[in-house]
Amino acid sequence: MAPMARSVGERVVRAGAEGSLRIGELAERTGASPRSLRYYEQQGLLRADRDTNGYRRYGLDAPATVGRIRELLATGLNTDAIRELLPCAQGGPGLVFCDRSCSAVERQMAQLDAEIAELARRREALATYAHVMRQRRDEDRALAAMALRSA
Amino acid sequence: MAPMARSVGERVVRAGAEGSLRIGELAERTGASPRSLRYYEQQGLLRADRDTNGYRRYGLDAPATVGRIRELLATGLNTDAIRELLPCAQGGPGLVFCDRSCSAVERQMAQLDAEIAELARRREALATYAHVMRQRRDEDRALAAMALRSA
DNA sequence: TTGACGTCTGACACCGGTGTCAGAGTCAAG
DNA sequence: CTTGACTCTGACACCGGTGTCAGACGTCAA
Repeated sequence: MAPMARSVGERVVRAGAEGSLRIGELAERTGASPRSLRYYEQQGLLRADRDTNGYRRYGLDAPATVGRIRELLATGLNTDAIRELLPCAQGGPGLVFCDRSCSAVERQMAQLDAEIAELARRREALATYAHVMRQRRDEDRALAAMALRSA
Repeated sequence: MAPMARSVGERVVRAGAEGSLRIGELAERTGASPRSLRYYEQQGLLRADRDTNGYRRYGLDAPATVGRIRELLATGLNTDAIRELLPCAQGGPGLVFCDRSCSAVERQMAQLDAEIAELARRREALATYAHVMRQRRDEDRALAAMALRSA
């Protein structure tokens, strides 16, 4: 096997430890692919201990954490933002973190508002185009009908 | 110079022909970079003849065409969609094209509506998170204040 | 022992318009 | 002839979560 990178703070546990999950089991419970779980770990969103054989070993709280990660991803937050606010969303280490997390969420909401406004602007611009083009189409239809009648 | 790919239907004109533009001039007039103009051509949105030396030579209608391309890009349409509806937007070859173009624009508007709805959904999901997290933050603040008073 | 399956790491692809670079050709001005 | 400004083509990078593959190792049952 290729040498395995080790993260700071992870523990190496007995293989087959009770009350813990391997990556396939966690994937099955959460609906996330193993690929995604490894990615979340790489991004610092999800902690995993290691078996003596190098396999990832997840605690029983992992499914809930993965659920939160995926909820937040589904809101359009990227992994940087999620890393910032996950400690508070988990019931984290108190005031400072929650303060920063609230700010992060509010920034993201403001950005979503801006994106919605931008899409609305695009929609209106497109509606103007549609109007012109429908007119042209209908003129062409009228011309075709006239040509048909005179023939 | 590297060998130059030739598109179908382009003409090779005298270098320095009057009433035409080289890529730098067109870029300056339209605000598009030369890189973008070459890309539009590659995507089949913009026609360019060639000088005997291989330089692109644009007709005097090119600035208007580039303007339309950039307007449509700014609405979020991709080059595939623009290729489909540009003939009609230019005052093109009649009924069939305009019919297809109208359909393309309406599809894009429907897709924009769907995207707006999706962003709104994300915003609401995020607002729920924000509510929970603000509560947690305020609880922490209250706890901190109590601890301060009792100390 | 062998085969099937799970897991490991690392790497590439995707989307799509644009920036940027490399290496080379063109051409007018000095 | 030299210099500098343009132009040519082709290629890589960007973003960011996910799919997928390759090559190797672990584990367990037949």
